[in-house]
Amino acid sequence: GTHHALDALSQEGLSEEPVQQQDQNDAAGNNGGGGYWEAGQAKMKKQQQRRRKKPMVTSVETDDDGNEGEDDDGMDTGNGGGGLGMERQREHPFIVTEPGEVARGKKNGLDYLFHLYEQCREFLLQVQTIAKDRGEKCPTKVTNQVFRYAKKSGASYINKPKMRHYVHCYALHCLDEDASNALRRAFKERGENVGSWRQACYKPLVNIACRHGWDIDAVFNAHPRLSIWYVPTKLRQLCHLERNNAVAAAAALVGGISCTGSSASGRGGGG
Amino acid sequence: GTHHALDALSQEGLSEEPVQQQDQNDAAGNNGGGGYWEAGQAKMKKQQQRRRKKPMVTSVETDDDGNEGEDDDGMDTGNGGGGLGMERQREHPFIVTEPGEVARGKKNGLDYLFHLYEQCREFLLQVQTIAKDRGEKCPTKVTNQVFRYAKKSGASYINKPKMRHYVHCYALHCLDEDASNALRRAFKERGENVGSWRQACYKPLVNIACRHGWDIDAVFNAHPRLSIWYVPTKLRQLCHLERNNAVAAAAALVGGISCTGSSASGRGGGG
DNA sequence: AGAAGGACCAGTGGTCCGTA
DNA sequence: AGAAGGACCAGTGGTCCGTA
Repeated sequence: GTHHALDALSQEGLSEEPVQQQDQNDAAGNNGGGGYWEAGQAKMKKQQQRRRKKPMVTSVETDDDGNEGEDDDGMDTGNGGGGLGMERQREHPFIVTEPGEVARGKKNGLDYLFHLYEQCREFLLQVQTIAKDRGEKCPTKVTNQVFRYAKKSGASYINKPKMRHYVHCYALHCLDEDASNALRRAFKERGENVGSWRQACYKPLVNIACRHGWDIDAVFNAHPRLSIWYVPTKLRQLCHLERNNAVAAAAALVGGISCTGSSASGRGGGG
Repeated sequence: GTHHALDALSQEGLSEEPVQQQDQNDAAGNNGGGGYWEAGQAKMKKQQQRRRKKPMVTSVETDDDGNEGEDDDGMDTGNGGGGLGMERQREHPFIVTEPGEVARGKKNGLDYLFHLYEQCREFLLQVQTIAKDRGEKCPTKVTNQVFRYAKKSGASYINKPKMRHYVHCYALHCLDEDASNALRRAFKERGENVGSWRQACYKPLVNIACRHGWDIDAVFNAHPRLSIWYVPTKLRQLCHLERNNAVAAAAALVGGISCTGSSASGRGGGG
């Protein structure tokens, strides 16, 4: 297509270039610029740089340097093409990949998805350090402030809707990596899309919650890398529904509560 | 004054009446209706009931029962006079009282102030119970939701600006009751007003923070009744400033850091 | 002047839906 | 159709300032 030329140039083009934009040491983790993915596999060193996109100033705003909006043209030096008439850029969509597998074509894999969560954590840690140093209140979760900081730090490929969308998938990865890996392999083999893999991540999490007295907040909070993420509404609701089911089933059977299905015995000493 | 007649009627009048509005057992703590103050001292059993005040409907709203606004007249049965033309009611202002002392006249004492914080805690506990039961996210702090719940439960004398205003006073009361009591006695004796007593509560808290490595959040969180309150901005700022002073002084003296003034030694082993 | 609190405001958590 | 994310929205934390 004609109007995707710049897209191809800035993304596919970049994806084949050797790393040359960023200091390797710095990139690895500190500023979250995606160093991990540039360092490793060939196909991976790509698209999280450049995604400039004009700020779309809605009213008179002042940026951190005290400049007013409506400039930015001419600022886009170097690769990827200047801002004028540049197409809206997006991240490549995710596909279901096995652990360690590199997504081919204009796709991103699930290792990369999970890596974004680690990057967010690093951004949070930085925000916390700054807040403590200034004596300001210190976020314990990945908040809007952290997303803003990530963007400001150049990680424009990180955004709130995306991260919130896949939180529970990352949760499963944290809490039961084997189960997570098995699920990925199964869904890849079946040729399922990302959406159905994502849906399938809920159930094993509900089972984990069951084993912890249905307290999904406690499950999240007990894990150091997961505790910084808000429990997704839908996961919370599923746990609640399943608890009610289990309680009802237990009452009906005058038996225990299982953590593998939605009824039968196991917990509560089988009165 | 003529237009304070209803005020006097509903407040002073009520303050002398025997309890007759509320179930005693229920009032004591469960619904937060001020049972403690009605049960105890004579002058205390007063003004936290009635403060009806028409809702001042700003647009078409629907309440919990599905009714639209602009009724409420005729609902005000019993004491205090009907809603029509009723003056805006406020709580009596606080005065500095000693521990155990009852405020006289149209005043409230500091024991009553601190009791309001305990009531808020009870309302929070109820909100938490409801949230857990419903599988909704569960507040850990006294949030807007809790204030709304308190109001809905009839505790119209509890409001956010007031509670936030005196949080640090309550904090001192929790963390060092002896120091808090001494301060109250001193300020009462000197005839200071509530504002200056309130100001004076900051300093001992800053010293406590100092003894805990200037982490005022940790100090709040370590105390079960205090942990549910947000650290007030000004207290946080004072701790930060004083830490900076202490660090600067320590650097200058190549000595330790004190917790009793704003310089000199004590912490850090006096190199 | 001193104080209580309605009401406002900037920035939040949450996610929909116009976009690609 | 499947998916990424700008942008909106209801309700938050915070507290000012018109009120008594």
